[in-house]
Amino acid sequence: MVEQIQFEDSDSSPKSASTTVASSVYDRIRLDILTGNLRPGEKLRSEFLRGRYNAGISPVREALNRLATERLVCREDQRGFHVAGVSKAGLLELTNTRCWLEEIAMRQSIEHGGEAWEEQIVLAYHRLSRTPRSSDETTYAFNPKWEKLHREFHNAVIAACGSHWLLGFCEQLVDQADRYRQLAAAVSYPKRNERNEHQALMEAALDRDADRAVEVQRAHIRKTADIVLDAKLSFLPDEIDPADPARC
Amino acid sequence: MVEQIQFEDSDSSPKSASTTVASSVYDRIRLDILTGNLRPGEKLRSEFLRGRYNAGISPVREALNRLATERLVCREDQRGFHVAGVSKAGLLELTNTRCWLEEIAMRQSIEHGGEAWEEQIVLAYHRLSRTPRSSDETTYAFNPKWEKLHREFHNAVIAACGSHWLLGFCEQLVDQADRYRQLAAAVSYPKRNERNEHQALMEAALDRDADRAVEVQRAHIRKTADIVLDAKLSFLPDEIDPADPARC
DNA sequence: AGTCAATAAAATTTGGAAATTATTTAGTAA
DNA sequence: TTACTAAATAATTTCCAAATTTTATTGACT
Repeated sequence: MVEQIQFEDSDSSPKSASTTVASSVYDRIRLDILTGNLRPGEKLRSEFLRGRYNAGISPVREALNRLATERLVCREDQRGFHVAGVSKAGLLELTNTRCWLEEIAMRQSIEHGGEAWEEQIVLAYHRLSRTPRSSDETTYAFNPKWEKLHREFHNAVIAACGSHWLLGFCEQLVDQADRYRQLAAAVSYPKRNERNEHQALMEAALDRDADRAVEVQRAHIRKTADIVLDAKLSFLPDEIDPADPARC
Repeated sequence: MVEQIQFEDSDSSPKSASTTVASSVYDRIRLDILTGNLRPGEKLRSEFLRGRYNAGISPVREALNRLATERLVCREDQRGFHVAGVSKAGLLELTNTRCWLEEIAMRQSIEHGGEAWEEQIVLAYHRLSRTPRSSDETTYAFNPKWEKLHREFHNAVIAACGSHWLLGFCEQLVDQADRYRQLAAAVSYPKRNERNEHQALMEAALDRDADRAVEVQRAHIRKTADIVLDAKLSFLPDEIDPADPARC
């Protein structure tokens, strides 16, 4: 009897497991956009992406279609795809929307969360607090592990809000905000003490003090936006030209 | 000199104009899901869709990928696509989320809307009020014109909220809610007087009475949900099985 | 120079065949 | 019967070349 091994990954990193090429390419383009590796407004030609991610045109296009629906990418029929543009006005609109939605999510979550919810917050905070913000000791370098745990922490806090829709929307907005954050981080490594902010958020949530939690959350979101604006990024326009194909 | 006609549509209806096949298929699948023509939970095989919409596999898959991101369709890697399932629990979650988001949008819109905003509401209401709810006189039949104007009216009211994000989320939720509404309408033609509700909403908005507008809006949304639940649809389960591929 | 039309080049989009994966069916042994 | 394996079938996914469309270039004319 011959044992057949269904799947063997020759790589050490489990980068794509057993999913499709389209999903793998989706993940990688998304990451490249979030880290600023693919810059805002950049044209995304099929051939370029095909080479860069070593895949056929079909999965690349499927990935782009998904990203366009999430507004990380702009699509114009017969004119292809662009990385979504950024602007100061866009950042402010995004920030306001985040404050509105996260406030609802926070209040609902604090109202309905149970013991399991509390424990997940504590756990997520613990993991996050033991992970360095940057991969590098001296200068800033994107740390995927911190990014993942950071998301998981914030998600844990609002997880009990009772709406998959709301959680999905918040996640989509976090994607967008993360992009701005990375653009600024690449220029000026923020010396901000994020751990204290996260601790304050956790404590307010566990105390079931909705007003305080909302206030901490709001300040957290706004500070992120302020850091980006203070970085005075040369490539961040006040607004995006209405005719720009990178405008969604 | 020979004049070349760039594009001539042999049809009388401008169904797809000069956009791509993928976008056309997207529109048509979306409409079929919203009207219940493609039923909740139904498997969406490429070959079936290819024949039904008379297109190649590539554009069909692109359309499905877009719809999956909007959660009108569920995708599972290597296992294809399903029309998203429906349930009573799902409807309640959807309804709550709509109430939360539309409340914010309404308050912001009433606070920031100008004259142009007011005029668009009046115009949209006028158009809507002169259009019949059903294509047919006696029984219910989907009326695309009414549906379009209905959306435009509700959208006009919250259009000045100042956030494209929020408007997009509300639209996505309206898509979902419309689907439930059509499922119920096919069974029991609601005798509801929607025109009065819309008039009350318009007046509250023009009076800049945010609290009243929010209350009218909330009642409008909840009534839609109640009608669906009261229809006692045989195919509407309490919840969707966690293992169901139609669960997103 | 500037505008316009014709042409050439480049890019997007699409259809279908080939490769991969999942599912069903049939067969075998406990 | 039930559990398990293997083969057959069906479906999804992917690659790629052909068709379409957009964009850039060239040249004629005012």
